Parts: sequence; C-alpha cells; structure tokens
Amino acid sequence: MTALPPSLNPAQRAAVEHPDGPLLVLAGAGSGKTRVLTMRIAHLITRRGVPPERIFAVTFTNKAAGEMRARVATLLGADPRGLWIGTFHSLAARLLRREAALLGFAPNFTIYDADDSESFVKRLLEQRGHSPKAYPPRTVHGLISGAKNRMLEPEEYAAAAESPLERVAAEIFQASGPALKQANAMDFDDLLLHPLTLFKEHPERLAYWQRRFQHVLVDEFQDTNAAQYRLVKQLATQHQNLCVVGDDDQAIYGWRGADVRHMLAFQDDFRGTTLVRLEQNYRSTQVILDAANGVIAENRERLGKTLFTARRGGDPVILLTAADERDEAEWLAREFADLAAASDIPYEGMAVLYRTNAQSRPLEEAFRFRGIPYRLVGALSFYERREVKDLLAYLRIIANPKDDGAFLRIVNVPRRGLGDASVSLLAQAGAKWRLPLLEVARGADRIPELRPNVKEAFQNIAALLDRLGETWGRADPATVLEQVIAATGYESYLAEEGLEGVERLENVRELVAGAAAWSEVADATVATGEETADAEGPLLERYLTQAALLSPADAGEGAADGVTLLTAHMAKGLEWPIVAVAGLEEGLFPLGRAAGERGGLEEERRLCYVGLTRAREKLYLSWARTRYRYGRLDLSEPSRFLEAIPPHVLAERSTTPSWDRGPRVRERVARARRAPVAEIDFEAIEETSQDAPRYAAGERVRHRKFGGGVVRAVSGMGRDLKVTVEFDDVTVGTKQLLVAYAGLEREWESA
DNA sequence: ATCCTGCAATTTTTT
DNA sequence: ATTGCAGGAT
Repeated sequence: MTALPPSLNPAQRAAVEHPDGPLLVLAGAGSGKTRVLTMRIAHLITRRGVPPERIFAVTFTNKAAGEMRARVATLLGADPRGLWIGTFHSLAARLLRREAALLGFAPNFTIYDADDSESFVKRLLEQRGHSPKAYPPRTVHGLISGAKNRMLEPEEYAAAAESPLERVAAEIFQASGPALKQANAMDFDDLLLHPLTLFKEHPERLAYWQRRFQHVLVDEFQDTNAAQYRLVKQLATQHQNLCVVGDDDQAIYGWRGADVRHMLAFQDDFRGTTLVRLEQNYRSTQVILDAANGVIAENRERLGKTLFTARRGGDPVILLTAADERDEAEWLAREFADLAAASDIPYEGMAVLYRTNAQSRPLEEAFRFRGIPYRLVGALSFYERREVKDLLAYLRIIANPKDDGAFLRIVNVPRRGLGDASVSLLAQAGAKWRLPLLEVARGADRIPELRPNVKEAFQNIAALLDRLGETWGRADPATVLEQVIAATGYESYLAEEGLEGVERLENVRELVAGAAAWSEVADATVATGEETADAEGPLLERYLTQAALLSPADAGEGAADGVTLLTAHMAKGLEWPIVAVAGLEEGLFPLGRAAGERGGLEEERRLCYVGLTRAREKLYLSWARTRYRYGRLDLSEPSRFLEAIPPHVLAERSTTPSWDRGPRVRERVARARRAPVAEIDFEAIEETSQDAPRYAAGERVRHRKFGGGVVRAVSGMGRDLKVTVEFDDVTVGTKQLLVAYAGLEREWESA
C-alpha cells in the first residue's frame, strides 16, 4: 500500500469526518482516496453508530470491495456484518433477488454475461428471420446495450433508428424484454435498469430502500453511467448522505456509457454539497508526477487540480526505443531481472501495462524465456473456458429451469445425438408454445416431426436434469458440480479429446475446488450473519451470481505471483514500485479507432495518465519501431503522449546499436505530427494519392464501385481513418469506408 | 449427425 | 496468427 502519513491530512480528515449531507471528493491519483473511503465507513459505524446494514458502498470491482471490507474489518476489529459493499452490478443483483417478484421475475433469475447476451440476441435474430451475418449479434447487442445505457425505452430507440441495422436492433430490443422475462434472465444492463423500473412502479419499495440506506458511498464516481448515477441518487434522496469520490482525469469508461459530467452535475443535483479536494499525492516521485502531469495537461476538458508530492526528485523516467515488439519485451524482461537482482524489489512489485490484450504475447514469451515469474491479468478469464461454461450451464439450468441459453449450451454436450436439425425443431416448438425448452424437451412426444430416438434423447436429458435438480438443487455448488460430472460422464467425454482434454480436466478440477472453497466462506457468512436475508437464496444461486459478475481482474489472485501483465484499464486503482507502459505508438496508444470517436483522444490521454500514475518509484515507457498487427508488419511512430513529457525527467535508451539509430524520439514525434498521417502504410500509399487525403464533411468524393457521394463524417486516425459517405445512388446508401482501402477520389480531382 | 477443411474476421478497453 | 464458422464429405 501507499506510504501514507501516520495521520490524515486536513483534507482527508474533512472527508472522513464530514457530517451528514452530500459530499463530493475530488481525489487525484495516489491521494489516498481508498483510505479515506474505508476510514469513513469505519467512522460511520463506530463513531456515528450507523449500523453496517444501513450503508451502501459502491466500488469498481469485486476485488476492491473485498479489500475494502477487509480493511474496514481491521479498523473495526470485526467483520462489518450486513454491510452492503460491492460493484453496482452485484449490489443491484442482491437487491433484485429480493424484489424480483414485483418485476415479474422469480428470485432465481439467471444473469447473462456478455457471451450469453450475444447468443441470446443471435437466437432472437434467427427466430425472426434475420441473418446473423448481415446483422452481427455482437453489433446488435452493442447497440441495444448502448441504448440501455442511455436509459432509452425500446420504443424511443426504435423511433430514432435510422439505418437498417439500427431498425433490426430496435426490433430485437423490443422483443428481448419479454423474451428475457420468459427465460427468467437479466443481462448486465438490466441489473442496473430493473431497480429503476421497480422504484418507478412501486414507490413504496423506493421509500423502503431510501429509508434503509442512511449512507450511500460511491468510489470511482467519474466512471458512473446514467443508470448508475440515477440509482444512487434515488437511494440517497431521503437522507441526503451521498458521498462520491472520483477523479475526472481518470475517466476511462466513456465507451461503456460512463459520463464524467456527472461530477459536474453533482453539485447542482445536490444543493449544499461539500467539496473536498485531495491534491497531495503520496504514491509517486516528483519525476513521475511531472511526466504524468505533462501528459494530462494537454487535455482541455478538466475540472483542474494541482497534484503535488513531498517526494522530491526520483529516478528519471526511462524512455526506450525498441526495434520491434519482441525486442521491447526482451529488453523489459532483462531490465526487470536486473532490477530484481540489484534491489530488494520483488517481481510482485513490478508491472507492465499495455493498451490491448493482444500485446501480452511477446511479453509472456520474453518473461518465460528468462524464467521470470509473471501473472497475466484478465486476458482469457477462467470462467470463459468452454468446459467451465459447460458445467456452469448445467448449474444454471438446475437453478433456473427456464434458462434456455443454458439448455441449448448443454443439450448435446456431451454428445447425445441431438444435432442442429432436431434442436431447432425443439426451439420452434418452444417459441410457438411459449414454453421453456427444458419443458418442451420433457414433452418431446408431442412434436410429431421428431424421430422416435430423438424424442427419447430429449426426454432423457430432461429427465436427467430434473433428477439432478430434485436431488441436488439445494446442495452446495461443489457437490452439484460433482453430481453433474458423474451423471453426464463429462470426464470421459473430455478424456476423449486427447491432449487438450487433459488440460480441460484440470480446469474442471479447479472449478470444483474453487466452488468448494467458495462454499466454506459463504457458509460462514450465512451462519453468523445476524441478518440472514442479506445472504440471499440458495447457495447455488449465490454461487452463480458471483461467477457471472466476477471479472477477470477479480479472479487473477491465486498462488501465481510475479510481474503483473495487464491492460491500462485494469490497472486503475492499483500501484507498483516499478511500472512499464509498453507500446506507446501512434495508432496503438492512442489507439486509432478510439481516438477517432467523440472525446476519444482525451480519453486515451486520461488512460495514459492512469498508466503513468501507477508507478511509485520507477517508470519505464517504451515503443517499438515495427510491430506485427493483424498478422502484418507495421511501421510505427512514437506516441504523441511521449512528446508531452518534460525532457528533463527523461532518459532515453535504445535496443539498437547507435549507428542504426534514427533521430531521437522527441524529434521523431515532432516530425510525425507535422505529417498529416502518422503511420506509413505501403498498401495505402499505392492505393491512394501520395498526399494523404484529409477528407472533410460535406466534401464530394467518388468511389470506383459506388460512384459519387458526399462525405458525412470522418473518424479514426492513421490507418484507421474512416469516412462515412452518403452515395448518390440510393440503392448503395450510406457506407463507412476505410480511407486506406476504399480508393476514394475527390470528385474534382478525377474530373 | 458428425467430422473435416478452408475461409473469414478479428483486436479496444469490461461490469 | 488464431479462432470461429460455413459448407461439404463421410
């Protein structure tokens, strides 16, 4: 943890001891905001006599919630039983398990993760005769999710739909509500929206929860979306005790619907808000802060705050120029090995941050090659593995027999001779009769189109699931898993897969062991918790809820320790003595696609700021001249963010011999920014004019196939530069084109 | 119904 | 480069 002074500074103390009333804490990076939040919770409980169950505290990850709870426990000398602490999603799920009936759900509802939601959308598309390849389920779900994040009703969204894609999304959006209800399922967005619906339709329930929660606290407030803000706003209306903590410079989830402007709106929404600024940084050296401040200072839209530290000076920030990504990884691995050998900093005190998960591979290889322990956070979640999802699907359908998604997943796993044709007949019947698939399978006799042996197979699987549910439905998850594995012969099914199956088998064992460990902790909580109602429902449900809402970042712990490898997003809220931010290249960080969106470049810059401020002692920044992306070799220029760093804190290094070295980074950046397009793309050069085109909205262009049209919008940058063109030919319509590949001409040039 | 082969898209970030 | 998917063979 951060080296904090033994006592609180005046600002921190003001926040911790703030009496009743709305409180906005503007907390810079490393200013001890987590500490303030935990101490405030402890203060409320011990000094102000607030019962833990009357506090609603929101954190950004489940892991953060667990840590905060543990720290409050330490301060209190006892676990704060009944305290509501967790992510928006898990707290909402907890509330909804109790209120489900009023919303037309059963309390054992299933939570669909992104994957489940996507295949759910796909099924709806197919049911309604839309081809999933013309309307990619992923995109459609994204549009629906975006609409939900803006709290649009299906009808409102439908009215605003313009393109065919949007119209289809609107149609699916409208159909999805009833369909989800029939499956007794909610997706991530629903978890936030359903409480709002409940409060609107049942004011007495709103009144109950408002009375119940005397204090509402929100961490990482800058990353709150509209529904989330509305939720805490409503909960806090009665007591007006809403304490939010955030940093506008660290808002990095705009793409997910979060809106920093809530921080600005807060003081208007809550009259008489007390504002506290935490501006002293206790984490980093002055040198590191100078670098970070240099980057963030280029943003226009800021609340503005001045971070300072007592830790004068510090090691210079190392700026590494590497030949390629393997070279970059190799250099960092060697450097970290040297550091570990020369200092008392263990590998656990080091981290490499990057923009995209794809960048982890060369790093992993380099670390493995040198025998340096590392742990990869997040990339492929344990819970995303096929075998894990299969078994969890069995659990899901046992917990909620209406969960058609789960049914479809396992109906033919292991193989039971039920192929696409038979299953779609079953699904058709299900759609016609509006019955859950499991129920349809139970009565497969009534579907005349099915062959006798298929009918039998359906009835067998239904009987199997029924039996499992009856006998083991209320058992602990590990036992249920073992029964499922035994009853389905899942192990021998995996064993047939050969080499890969062995690995999968190990994951299955890990899943069972993990479930057993979870039960022990959960059991203890239930047994001792005076308010049993807090620990909702059967163990199985609670286990599944937890599994659905657990992020990869939460999981990562385990025995594996060493250098941490993770994306900058997942590094938020964390810190290490040694940090490297890798892949600082134009088009990668800032990422071309993201930078093209509204406010995207500023968000990329904030993300970079988050990365730099994770470092306590020593910071490394690196970029590679060439990098494989999409399987092809790219030439890169250093990130513009590097140029913003004051030269006096930098020390430049290179992996290439001096005779092969180009101009220094600073000059390269300056030169790159003078040129209109930062990356060199040979294909693009051949296909477009030498002078990189800079299209403007309103301009007329001509396409080889589509003919003439008008540019409506320009987005992206570099290789990802895209234009939206409305073609004259109405059958062609409006298209988004990649400039590099579209071969567009300006109309006056071709004339 | 299942397996195999070749093609396509994929990579932004996550509850 | 990897992975999922469509289409065809068995």
